[in-house]
Amino acid sequence: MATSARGRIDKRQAILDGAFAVFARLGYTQACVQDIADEAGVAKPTVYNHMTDKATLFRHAVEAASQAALDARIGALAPLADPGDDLAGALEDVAHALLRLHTDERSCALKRLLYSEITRFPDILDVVTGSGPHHLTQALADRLARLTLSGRLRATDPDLAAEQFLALLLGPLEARSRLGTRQIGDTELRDLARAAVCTFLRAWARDTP
Amino acid sequence: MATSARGRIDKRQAILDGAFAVFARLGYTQACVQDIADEAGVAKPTVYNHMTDKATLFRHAVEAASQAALDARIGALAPLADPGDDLAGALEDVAHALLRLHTDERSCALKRLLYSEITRFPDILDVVTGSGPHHLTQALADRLARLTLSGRLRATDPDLAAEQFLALLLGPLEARSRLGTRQIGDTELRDLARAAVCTFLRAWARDTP
DNA sequence: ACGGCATTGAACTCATGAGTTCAACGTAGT
DNA sequence: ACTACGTTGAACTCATGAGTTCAATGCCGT
Repeated sequence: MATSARGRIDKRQAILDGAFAVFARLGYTQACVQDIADEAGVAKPTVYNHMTDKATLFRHAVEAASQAALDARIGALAPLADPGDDLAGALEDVAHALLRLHTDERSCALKRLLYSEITRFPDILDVVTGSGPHHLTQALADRLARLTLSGRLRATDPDLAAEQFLALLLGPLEARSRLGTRQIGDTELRDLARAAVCTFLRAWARDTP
Repeated sequence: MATSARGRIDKRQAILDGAFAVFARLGYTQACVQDIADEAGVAKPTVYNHMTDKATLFRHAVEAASQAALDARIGALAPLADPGDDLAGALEDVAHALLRLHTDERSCALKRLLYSEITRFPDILDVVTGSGPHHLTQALADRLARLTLSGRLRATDPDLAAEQFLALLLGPLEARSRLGTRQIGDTELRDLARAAVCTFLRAWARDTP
């Protein structure tokens, strides 16, 4: 029974993975369940054996993908816990990591899916638990608050600081990546990270007394 | 014949308007040509009399809508031509105007359409002539270059300044408007404009000698 | 009054895809 | 060996929507 249950679980996971891959490639309406079944290496009735609907299949696939993306992004903030004496360097590394995470294939596809199906699935943003920058902003604000307390940043609202840091960092991506269509080279990402951190620190570093 | 041609033109315009309205409401695949014909107050064969395809209908509708949006946004930069002695005030007014233009119903719907159909119509960004922030960035960079020459801003790359100004201003919109789903109150927009301009000037105002 | 042209509504063809059914199959537990 | 259950492929139903056809109806210039 262990292997049988394991077998079921594996199929379920394969279905979710295949579903996200196909949805990401074709969008919700264009993707047909048969494609998803093929991608998952499974028969169509098996898909309906695990998920009642194409709609719930979509929900679960998107939920899993965005949870993974959010975890990775929050994980990338780790270096800010103990930035050493090179604050600018630590910020740049984090910024660069965030840029890479925001420009990879899956993230871009996920963003496209969210934008295009947000009207058909108005609740999908809740399912994603505010995985749009929201929870990331909170996590970053926590880190920046520590930096404020230790006198490295100006003593004003860390929530605003986090929001503006992410805006400076991610805002330019939309135009540069052509809405996520074009991949951006790593050196260009480095430059973007440097420019964002430079401007951020110019505005938010502790005033020299 | 003048009125007859006028009549045709009116129908064509009505079709384009109706098409954008329905596409904005339902998305490309969900929108059916009969809906568009009804919205435009026209029969279905009339639609095909003006546009060969549902696809070209979509292209033309989106092109018209985004050209209008771009014109309005560039027009909103006008106060920067002669900002008087209150630079922060002028920037704030422009920022507020841009925020209103970026959060209205049509703009949000347009952005959703671009994101969702960019894979089906990869050329649509060219049709839109880079109407994603790109041309707006250029126009703003021109204004900021003038301000740099007159000594109001730091003497560094005005293109970067424009990109970061727009990032600071528009970046927070994504999370706050829930991908364009929720309307943002005018006082919140004022606050966003003020915060963006404040941080921008802190980083980009001419260094006090 | 007449002829040309766009428009109209209704009915039609055709393709696509969601979701179901079912008989045959494989495999694990007893 | 026997049973129970998930899986499989194929065939099926049913709804939807793109694009077309056509006869009938205006409307405009001459």
